Amino acid sequence: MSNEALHSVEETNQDNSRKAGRPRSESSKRAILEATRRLLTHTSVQKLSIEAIAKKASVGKTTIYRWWPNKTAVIVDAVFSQPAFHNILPTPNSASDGIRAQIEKLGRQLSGKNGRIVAEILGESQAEPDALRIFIETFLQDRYNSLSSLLEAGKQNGEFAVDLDTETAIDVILGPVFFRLISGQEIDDTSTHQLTQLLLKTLR
Amino acid sequence: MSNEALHSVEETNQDNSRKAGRPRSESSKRAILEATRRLLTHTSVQKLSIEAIAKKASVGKTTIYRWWPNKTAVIVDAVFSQPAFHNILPTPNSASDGIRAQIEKLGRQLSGKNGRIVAEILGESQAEPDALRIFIETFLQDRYNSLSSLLEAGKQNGEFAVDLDTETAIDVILGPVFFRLISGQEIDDTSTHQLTQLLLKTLR
Amino acid sequence: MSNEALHSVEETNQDNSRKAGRPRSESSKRAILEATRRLLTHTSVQKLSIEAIAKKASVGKTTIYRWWPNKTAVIVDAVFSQPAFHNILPTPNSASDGIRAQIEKLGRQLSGKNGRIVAEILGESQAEPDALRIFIETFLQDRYNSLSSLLEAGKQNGEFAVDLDTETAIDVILGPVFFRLISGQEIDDTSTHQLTQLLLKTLR
Amino acid sequence: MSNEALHSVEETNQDNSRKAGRPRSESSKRAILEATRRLLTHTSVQKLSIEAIAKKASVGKTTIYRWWPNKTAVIVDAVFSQPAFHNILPTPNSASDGIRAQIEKLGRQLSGKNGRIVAEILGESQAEPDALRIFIETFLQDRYNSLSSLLEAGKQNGEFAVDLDTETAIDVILGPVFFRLISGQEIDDTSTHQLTQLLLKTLR
DNA sequence: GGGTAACCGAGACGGTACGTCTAGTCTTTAA
DNA sequence: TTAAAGACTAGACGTACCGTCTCGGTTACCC
Repeated sequence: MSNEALHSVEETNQDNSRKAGRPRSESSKRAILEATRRLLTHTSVQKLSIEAIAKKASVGKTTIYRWWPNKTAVIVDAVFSQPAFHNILPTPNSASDGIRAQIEKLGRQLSGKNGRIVAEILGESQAEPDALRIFIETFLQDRYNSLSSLLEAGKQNGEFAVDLDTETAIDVILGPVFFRLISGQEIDDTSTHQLTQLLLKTLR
Repeated sequence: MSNEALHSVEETNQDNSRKAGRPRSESSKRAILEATRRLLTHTSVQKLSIEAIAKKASVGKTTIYRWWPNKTAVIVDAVFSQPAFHNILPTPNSASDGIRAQIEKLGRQLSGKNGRIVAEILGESQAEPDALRIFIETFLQDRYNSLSSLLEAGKQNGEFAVDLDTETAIDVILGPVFFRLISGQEIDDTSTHQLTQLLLKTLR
Repeated sequence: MSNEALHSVEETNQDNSRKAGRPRSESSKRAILEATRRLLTHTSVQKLSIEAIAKKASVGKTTIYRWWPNKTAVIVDAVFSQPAFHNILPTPNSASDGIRAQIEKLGRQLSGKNGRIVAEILGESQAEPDALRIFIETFLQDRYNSLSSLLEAGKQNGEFAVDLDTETAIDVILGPVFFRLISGQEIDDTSTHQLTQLLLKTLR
Repeated sequence: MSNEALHSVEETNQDNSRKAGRPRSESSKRAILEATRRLLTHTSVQKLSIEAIAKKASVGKTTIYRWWPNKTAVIVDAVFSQPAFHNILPTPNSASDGIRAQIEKLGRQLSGKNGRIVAEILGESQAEPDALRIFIETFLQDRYNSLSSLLEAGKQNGEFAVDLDTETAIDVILGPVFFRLISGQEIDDTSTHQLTQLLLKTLR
């Protein structure tokens, strides 16, 4: 899934009809996202200002407002378009293995500096439904869908209990990781490992 | 535990020596907390401003800053001092029962309007370590400690596996509820019930 | 004198050699001037924007900038090309009559809505020498020259004092009218009449 | 007349009851007016921005907006509070002398750099009735009243015609000077002298 | 009648300034 | 000493225009 595509206005170049007017500057777009990423290494999501991004990217504020509805959208775009956040995993040997891999990958993505940024994005989104929607579509949906498939497969091949409620199971898998994230607890290999241990026992 | 006491500077009037000068106005304090609660019914935590509180409470901004370090502290104080957020539960028949009660109570507290406010406070806290600390001390610690006791008791009396890691178990219990909260999913009796069903099976 | 000709770039069709390329669109030109006039009935000169004109006239901004150097030039063009601002007067019986007619005509032109617009143009011109030059060439020069001729004629035929300084006299004739205009005093028949009364006595 | 007093909010310290709250900072006020004067030596009235004043004066924009309704008000305050613009003249020997002195003083005040600034203020005021009112009250009214008194005195002692219309006469006296100002003509001793010559003849 | 040149509309671009808002601090009088 | 009132510096917000630019397309001429 291409994260970048989701919420910045995207011309579906299916139709070869070019619109009138000067076309969008790709270099400006890149400069904005790059500036955002750089600023995020020194500043929190909430303290990051559109003005600072515009200045750093040598871009007019209007150019940012033209293509993104709000600050959070820019940041989500900038952060989740990075390869580190792509959700690509090898085909697993079993449903359990798949889920284990999924949790471990998520744990690694949400550890350290990057985790802090995601937490701040998620925090910022709590007061802005639009931002939350963007966050979900861009980041969460993918993990959710993967887990859903794995759980269904596991139920079918006997790895997991047949009467397992998929939605609840996903909450139980993703919940603890995000809970550690937002409650300021460390997310490391140890905690992730212990979590998978306990969870896989549960699902059976 | 008296939430209100934790972080607003509180004179322990144990010593009957009255300090010189005008004493702290209890009516101002009440007015501030009440104004905050009222404003929160119409405004999100992030959009609520100290200025608005001061105006509504007919109080100088300085008075607020004198007694609370920041906006989040005021809000935490105002919200969690309400009886609905107190964590008082009857002594349970068993560890499992206690955990079930704990989850169900939390689910009720985090549903609806109140849940939204807690989510916004938690969101706001992601960028401010001080605020997060206050939130944890005032709201989370209590639940954490209760669960910890229950789990230990359960492990001792054979209800739960002896090798159960308490910290991980707490993450698995609280995580899903908070995950539903911050990801915008409904928290209702059904979801809470299904969660307890799955969890209690796990812990054994 | 055709006002419109003065400052919008005008090909002196002396040479009948037509240049290559698409010729200037007369319909766009008309649309721009008409839109400007219409907008001026609702908006002040200073608040009128090139963008608004372009939008109203369904014209690209570039087209305006191609043919006029700045906003004031467009407005001067739009306003003073109207017949009401042409300076055509019947041949007078005497120099005094000519001057009286000139003042009265000017008074009528600078009264009411039109007067307000001229005042705003003149105001806008105070900070832009180019705009002032255009205003003078398009509107003022004509009146100045007419008065100059009349005064010289009057001095020759004995109506006015021979030692009358023409430049000063013109200042004394035009000054009061413009002073009333820019100081927000009404310009009506009464005030104009009283002015001519006083002035014609002066010049003798 | 103290120009400065007219339109910046002024506490009439008649009543010795001081209001609660931090009082207006006189040093900020001085810094704002001084910064405005300095900036005006390099920039035109129209290009001068509130932001530039605030920056130069090390003052919050809000402080400016709190005490002056708009840019023009600040500038009028800054410019006309200077001693050079005070309208203090020695008691004249005659009405004619008084008028001559008045015109010559005005001529000197409106010549050179200062004249340019006044012209720009007057220009700016053409689109803003409030600004025009302030300009009149602060600068024009005084001259108007002086001339009015002188003319009435002159009519009574026989220097001027009894049937002279005072309002019209003032227009004829002030008009030419302002006309030269706004039409970009030099105002110097020669032109002022020739004007008085002609005018004083008229009024008789 | 194809090439070329200047025009056209549309609209994105980097910028500047606006006037408003809030933060957190400071300074006064009143209690 | 604390309270209320409210002014202070600072700086971000989102909007409006500026004057320039870059497109695809149009409309004349000239060879």
